Amino acid sequence: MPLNTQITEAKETDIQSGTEESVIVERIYKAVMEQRLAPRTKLSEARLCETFGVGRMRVRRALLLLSSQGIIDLQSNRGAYVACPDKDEANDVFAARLLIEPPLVRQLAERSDQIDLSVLVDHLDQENAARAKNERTEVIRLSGEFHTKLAQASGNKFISRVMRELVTRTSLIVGLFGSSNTASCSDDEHTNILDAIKAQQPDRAEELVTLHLQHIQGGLDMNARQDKQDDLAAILA
Amino acid sequence: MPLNTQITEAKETDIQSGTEESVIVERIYKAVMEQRLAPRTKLSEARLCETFGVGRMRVRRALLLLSSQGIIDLQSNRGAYVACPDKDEANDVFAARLLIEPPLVRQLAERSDQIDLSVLVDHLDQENAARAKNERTEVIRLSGEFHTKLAQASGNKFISRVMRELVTRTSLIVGLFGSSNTASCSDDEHTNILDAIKAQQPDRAEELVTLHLQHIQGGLDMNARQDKQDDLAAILA
DNA sequence: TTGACAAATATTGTTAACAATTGCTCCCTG
DNA sequence: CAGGGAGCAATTGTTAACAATATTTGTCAA
Repeated sequence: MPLNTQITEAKETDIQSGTEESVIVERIYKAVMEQRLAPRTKLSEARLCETFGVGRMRVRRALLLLSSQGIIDLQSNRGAYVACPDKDEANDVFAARLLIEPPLVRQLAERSDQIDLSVLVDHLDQENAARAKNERTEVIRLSGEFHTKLAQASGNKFISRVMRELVTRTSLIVGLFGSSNTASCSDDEHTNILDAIKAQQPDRAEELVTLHLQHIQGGLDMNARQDKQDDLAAILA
Repeated sequence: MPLNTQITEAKETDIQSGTEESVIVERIYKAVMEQRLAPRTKLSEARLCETFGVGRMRVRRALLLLSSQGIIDLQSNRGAYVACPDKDEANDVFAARLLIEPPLVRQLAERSDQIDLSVLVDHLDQENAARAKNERTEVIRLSGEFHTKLAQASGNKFISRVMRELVTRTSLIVGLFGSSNTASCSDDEHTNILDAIKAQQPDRAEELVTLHLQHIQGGLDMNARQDKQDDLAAILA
């Protein structure tokens, strides 16, 4: 179990971070972003308690926060499970991204002279490096975080938060419906988008983002794996 | 204290709703939307416990959820206070709305023949009725909820949630920075927007929404009341 | 009267024990 | 051998007591 491994690592490396429950949230968030925590994975309180070395209260608060962000699913008396978006939710997420990101990137391109894009440049370097070293989980996470940082570049904290949530859910969706190579698409597209922004080409930037998102969505097989319960029910019918 | 009154009513009218802590969240959310809970109002645990007749755990969970939605501010060891957005947050909220709502309404107008708009029609009736009866708090809340229902009409649950949060914060912002009559702007604009959607005029609908939002934002006086602490400090300086 | 300091009070944070629910194992029966 | 239930183990939900931190009140001295 890769997730187990990672979470255990988390415990060992982050002890000094102390008592903030946001540490727990961040760890689980990161594990989901890197697709090491698979949908439907159960997150039991006791397990998380010993993993992070905190009391049950902290864990429960963290779980409540994660559930409010749609990262996990909190079932009454049954526990917490990594969220498993269905077809409809997946469509909602992509529709939302197609609604928000193109205008967002357009804005960035329009006023790219007044914006500090160095974060994005550095990010693409990281992304390339990770790709070169073939670090799969890093590539997956960075590939998603590019979009988060795009939003951060706008300076709008609200948009940043929304994008972060959208990207996280996209990660879950790609993990569920992604067919083989779609997990981490080429970063040429990211590079091109940033170039268009830098060159102050709003139309082109907007277009590229739209295509990029449609590309990701197109690479999914919505009928691939429904959630396992439904599959089972269908098989037995 | 109007808020006290209302919350006490809540206790008496909603007892049967039972143990869900979402009831608490909904009540406080509604009170904020109707501007009966002013920013910086303290929400003490004990008070909420007896108001809603639930244990401390429920209250604390509700407060955590409200804080994750930006409705309240959770200060360590000091308690929960109704959020008090500053100038920057206000600008972020309006920028986000100007980014999201115009394309959203454009989409609605483009495919308004495939969408059930009856909810919006009914809503405008309610809004008019409340206005006619001069029910201030109702008008304020409905005026905001029109935008939430606009998002709901798109059928996208994610967008709906985001819009709901944006509208709530807008309510706080208008309460803080609104100069006199801006609290609830004329619903002619709402009517016109819905008409443009019904008539399948994407350009016009998008334009009207943009103007509507700018109208609201323009009615604010960003230097009006900073939060009281700063004001006090500034006066004495 | 004002300011600082200290005790008292009130409020929030945490822990641990307890209750309730779920899921599982095992045995029994058909 | 399949199906069904009783009991058991494991997990989550709740409560109440306790600890830690803020805030207020009261007192004293300048």
